[in-house]
Amino acid sequence: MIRDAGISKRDNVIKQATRLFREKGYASASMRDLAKKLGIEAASLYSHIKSKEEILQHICFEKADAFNEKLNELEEIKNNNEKRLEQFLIGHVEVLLSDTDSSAVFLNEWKHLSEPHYSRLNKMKDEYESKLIDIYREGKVEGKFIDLNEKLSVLTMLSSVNWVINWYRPTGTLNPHELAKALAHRIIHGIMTK
Amino acid sequence: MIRDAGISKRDNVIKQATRLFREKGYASASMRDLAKKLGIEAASLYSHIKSKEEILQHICFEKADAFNEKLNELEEIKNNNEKRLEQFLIGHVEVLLSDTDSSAVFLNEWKHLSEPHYSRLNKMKDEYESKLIDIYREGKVEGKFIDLNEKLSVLTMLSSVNWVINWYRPTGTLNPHELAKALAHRIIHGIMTK
DNA sequence: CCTACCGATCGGTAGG
DNA sequence: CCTACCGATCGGTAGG
Repeated sequence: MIRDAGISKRDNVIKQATRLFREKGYASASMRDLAKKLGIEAASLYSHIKSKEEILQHICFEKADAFNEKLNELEEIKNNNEKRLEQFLIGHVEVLLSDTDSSAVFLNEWKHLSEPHYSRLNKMKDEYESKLIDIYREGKVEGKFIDLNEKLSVLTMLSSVNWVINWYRPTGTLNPHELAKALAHRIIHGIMTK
Repeated sequence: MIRDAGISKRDNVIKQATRLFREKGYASASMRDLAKKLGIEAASLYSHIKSKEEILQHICFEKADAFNEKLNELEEIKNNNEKRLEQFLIGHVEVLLSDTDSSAVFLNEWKHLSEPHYSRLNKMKDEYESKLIDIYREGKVEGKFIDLNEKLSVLTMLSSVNWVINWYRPTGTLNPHELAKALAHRIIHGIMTK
């Protein structure tokens, strides 16, 4: 049985499910696959969890909560929306990198949630993105950012940073915070030397 | 029966399948769903196509070919890698926008291909990205681009532009070429006014 | 956590 | 393009 020390059986089921959902996709991952990973029979899973979708719900809402918490930790910076944007992006990347498996499932599999969970998460995502859109809009008013549709700009930025989960390895030379800073700088200032 | 004028029955099956795969994901989309969309019985699909995966293969390789063709149309520009990068990104976005349904399936569902198709497409993707990586590397040598890992830079750029398929609507004010230009400019020069 | 099993649904075939 | 159907697999339950 694959089992990490210090976490409950239920937590371990969820952890292995997260890896499996990431690898095969939620719809293609079967409860029998998951059971095999854990060295038990499929039926035995149901003493730890209520359903396959309950696992997906747990992963998605835990991650959504983590993004919101990071948001609340941001210091209020007045009249410097470049700095505010940078701080936001850095926090976002830090949450992404804290667990790339759950981040990947959150980003790619959440559409498989049933109602009312789907709509609830959709609303949470909208509210999160709105915070970033506000920053961009205020930065434009401030004369800092170029004139682009705020929503499209912000979502393009997010899709750019979200991609980091596909190549980040904890063994690399940059730690998550340094990497987050480098990514945010590149989005804001582009890639030209001058 | 939903049927566009001027295309064969097989083409129509593939077209509706593309929309369905995009909406529900390849694994979650059933052949019975597809048949219902077309107003026929599931068994009747098999007089037009050999298997569900054959449809996915068709979508993915047709799209991969389109990206490669656009690549071959690029004019050779010497000693101006900023321009070369811009041209590459513009062409890429134009192919994406030529059919956002097939682009979405290509980008998100290709991992469901079986061997040897999976490996073949993977190789095509690698070769395509290598062309872009070369441009970035040469731009660095030229002193134009800032010093970043070429592969990571390029893949972050692509994930940023790939996201355009999620919000582009043909009814908008910008045509595909204009939109592609605006996106490429933003990636290269960032969002700051000065 | 197991054995035994359920109804539903899957991709696909035979034969017309 | 249909009816009729197949074996495989799915998520999940009963009862211990």
